[in-house]
Amino acid sequence: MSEIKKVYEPQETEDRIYKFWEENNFFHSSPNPNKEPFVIVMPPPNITGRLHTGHALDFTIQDVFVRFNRMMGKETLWLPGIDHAGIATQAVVERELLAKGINKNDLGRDKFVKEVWKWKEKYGNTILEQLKKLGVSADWSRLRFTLDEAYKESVKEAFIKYYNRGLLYKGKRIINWCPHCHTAISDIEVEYEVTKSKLYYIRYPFKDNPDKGIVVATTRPETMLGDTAVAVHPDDKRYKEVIGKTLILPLVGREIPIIADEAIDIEFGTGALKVTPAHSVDDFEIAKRHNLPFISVIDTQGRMFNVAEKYAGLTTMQCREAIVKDLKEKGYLVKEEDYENSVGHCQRCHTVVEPLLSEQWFMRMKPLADKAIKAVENGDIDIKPAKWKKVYYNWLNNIKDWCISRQLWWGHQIPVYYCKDCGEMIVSKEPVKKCPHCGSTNIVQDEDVLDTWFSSALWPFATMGWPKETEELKYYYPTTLLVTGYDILFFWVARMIMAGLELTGEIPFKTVILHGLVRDEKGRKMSKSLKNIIDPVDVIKQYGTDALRFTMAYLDTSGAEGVNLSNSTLTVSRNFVNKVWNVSRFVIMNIEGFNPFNFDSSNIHLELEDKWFQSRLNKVIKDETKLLSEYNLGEAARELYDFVWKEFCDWYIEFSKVRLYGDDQQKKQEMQFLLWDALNKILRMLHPFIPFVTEEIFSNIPHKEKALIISDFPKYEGKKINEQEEKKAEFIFSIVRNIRNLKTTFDIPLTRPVKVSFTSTSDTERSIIIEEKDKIMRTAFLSNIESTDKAPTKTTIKSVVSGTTLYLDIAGEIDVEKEKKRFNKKIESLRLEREKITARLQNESYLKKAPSEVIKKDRDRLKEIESEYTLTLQHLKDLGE
RNA sequence: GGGCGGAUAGUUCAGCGGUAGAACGCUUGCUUUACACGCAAGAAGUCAGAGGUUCAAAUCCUCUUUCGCCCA
Repeated sequence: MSEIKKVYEPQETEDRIYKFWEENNFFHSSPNPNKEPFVIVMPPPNITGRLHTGHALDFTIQDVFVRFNRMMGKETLWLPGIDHAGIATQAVVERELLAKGINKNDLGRDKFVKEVWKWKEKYGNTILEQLKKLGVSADWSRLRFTLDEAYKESVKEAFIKYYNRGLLYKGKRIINWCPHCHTAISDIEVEYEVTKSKLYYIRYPFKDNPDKGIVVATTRPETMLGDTAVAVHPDDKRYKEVIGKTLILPLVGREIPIIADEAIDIEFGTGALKVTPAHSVDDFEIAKRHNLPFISVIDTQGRMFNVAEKYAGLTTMQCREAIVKDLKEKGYLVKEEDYENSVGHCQRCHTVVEPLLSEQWFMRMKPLADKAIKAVENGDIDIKPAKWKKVYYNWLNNIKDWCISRQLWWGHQIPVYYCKDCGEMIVSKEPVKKCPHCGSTNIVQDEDVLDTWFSSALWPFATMGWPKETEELKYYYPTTLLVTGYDILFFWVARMIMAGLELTGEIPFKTVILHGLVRDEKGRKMSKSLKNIIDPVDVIKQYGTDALRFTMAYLDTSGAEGVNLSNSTLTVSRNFVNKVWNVSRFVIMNIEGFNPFNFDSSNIHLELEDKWFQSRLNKVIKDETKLLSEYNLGEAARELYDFVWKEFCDWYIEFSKVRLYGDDQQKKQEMQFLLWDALNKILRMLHPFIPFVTEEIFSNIPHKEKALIISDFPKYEGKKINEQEEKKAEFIFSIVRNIRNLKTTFDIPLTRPVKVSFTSTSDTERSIIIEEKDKIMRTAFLSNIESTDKAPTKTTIKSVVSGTTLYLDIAGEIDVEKEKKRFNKKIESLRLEREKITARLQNESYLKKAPSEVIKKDRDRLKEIESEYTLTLQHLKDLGE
């Protein structure tokens, strides 16, 4: 097997292994009533998407749990899919067509949509191919798309069900309008940013006394063209007398009333608010209460209309300048001052959002939200980390109706039809040809499409065929786990819960894991301007997929807001993968020709390190099973890393060399079996994290299963736990470490063989050392280690471990002062520790209240300290004080 | 303004009631026939500050300082 390379080369392995898994259908699942299902529906990436580090984190987490549960014998389905991503996709195709000189509007709706489908066929699978590079073991045969024919049916069904239950309505409301995307967007698609602006104080004169008036303060003077009132607080003493009076709107000349409303903030500006009902949510509410007229002055392009000619057609910003200039000239502008306020931007294109009065479809959220809150409160759904529950409650408790219609062509067209003759509105799953009211055939479908999130809210069940009662829906639904970023808790998670409860009557998933964002090594968000973006495709090329995955898992913590990815952390993982590769290479080389399946392992003679290792191994198996079952990914990865490197490689493998390279053939074979068995179990535990390298190694060691991916996760064997043997082994490790330390301290090269003799106050310690002589000699590089009754006086340096004193035989003279210093240092630290423990053990309430195992631990440690202390003190005296 | 979270070794972070941990970096020494993507030894911390609860506090509670994020 010498052809196995010294350094693991992922790029030669990964594609081949992935193909092997895929061709053998290992990812496939079908309903199996004899098994417990484990189900994840994949958060569908956008068809316009390219793999970024956020995906790498999200899909790594999912894949680890999927692989773990598959190996735990669950019927594991990971259902993959992609999202049509309305605005994003339409924008991409629009731009592409425009580059070719084609305008979307010239093309017309049908042809444009066909172009988008063409684009989708060409580029829509890019991200799916990238996911395969990540090792994603999803059931690709069940790939879904949010615009599949069946999915369209589900969306229509949902719309009609909601409508019939009174949860949908069409109405004229102030909505957030993106002048760039040219569509309405929902409240949560608006991102607020603190912006430096100006606060303008404008005097609105009284009709009956034009020299006097009321001063209003506004950041948006251009909207005054649509003002229909000025409002003050009824308790505001300054304005008590003028309520009910009429003002003349400057520059416009319109008569507007002064009204009183409780909603006015007395502290803001002058306490008098100009009311623009068609361009502000708050003003809209005030206007409704006071029956004010609604005058729209900004159109869907973000330009002024329905205003005096000199302003018509200007953008809002141009108009603002013009208005301010005119107000100044006419003496209405009292003052302007610098001001900071929050300005809403479109989440997708970052254009400033314009609040407009517009007729849209809305969904009533309150009744749905109440149920969704309960589902988490009563524990039906668990959200991890738990802190997100509070955020979830907070949002749902203050929820507002959801604007679901979008002025786009790409998406689910709203299943509502209008009779152009009698105005009848028909909500229907099937296309309507004839008006049921007047019989006219002059029927048009609602032109708008639904918010993409409306359709993705149905994802956990629509992908399984809902509303049809499919076998899949019955077996796999509700799903087990959902893994996604906290940034779409409101957009997606909460809405899935609401949709699931309302439409299927069941929770869509039992557990939600919300992970953070991937950040750079300093914890900063990755952004183009900081030039700190890491491309996972590059990472895979440079470090290998397993290294990327392990990094994501290793750095995942429940408390933090994300994962800090850097070359340094990736290198650590790459080195770990290589360590696994090399220790496996060692085992493979040393079990060549050995067949564990023909070997009778029932009467195997276990030595101390075997018992220690198996005890540790089984503890780790137990921990891993628990941690992964509880979705504690980071802790699971960290424990495996430490165990494999520090215990398996550094100690067990080193000790195994005594038997492997020894003359005793029986012992050698036993060691071969034990190593094969250990590696086998370790590979299984590692596989969910680093699937490629482990599968590759697995194929190179004797095995019965067809592949590691479908093998069983190791089973915990409680009878292998042995605390005493662990302690004994730890004692040997201490002896070895002590001798190595002595060598380093006295400038003796580690590998130079020296002779060690020892005395011990403990018979147990003495016999352990004698028994484990060969291993100590090999790992501490000794020519001999033997028990003695009398301490040698010359040419030796001493060290104390527990009740044992080691004498290292060196040729030259001993530096007595150096020795004294060393012993004094040791005595000092022992004394400090002894004082601490003694104080505790003298405290009565400690003895009364602390658990017995804690007290026992203290007593054991104290005994050890006493012994080391006495011996060290004696040695110090021997040096002549 | 409301809410959530962080402050632990030089750096990035684990730990979240029972003796302060890892990685990187640093110091010293190593071709020990698995691995220099390695091995061995080591230095390095009033666990932000102040109170409190407890036999026992990085860990729980309160306040302060400070840095993030979300919502309005």
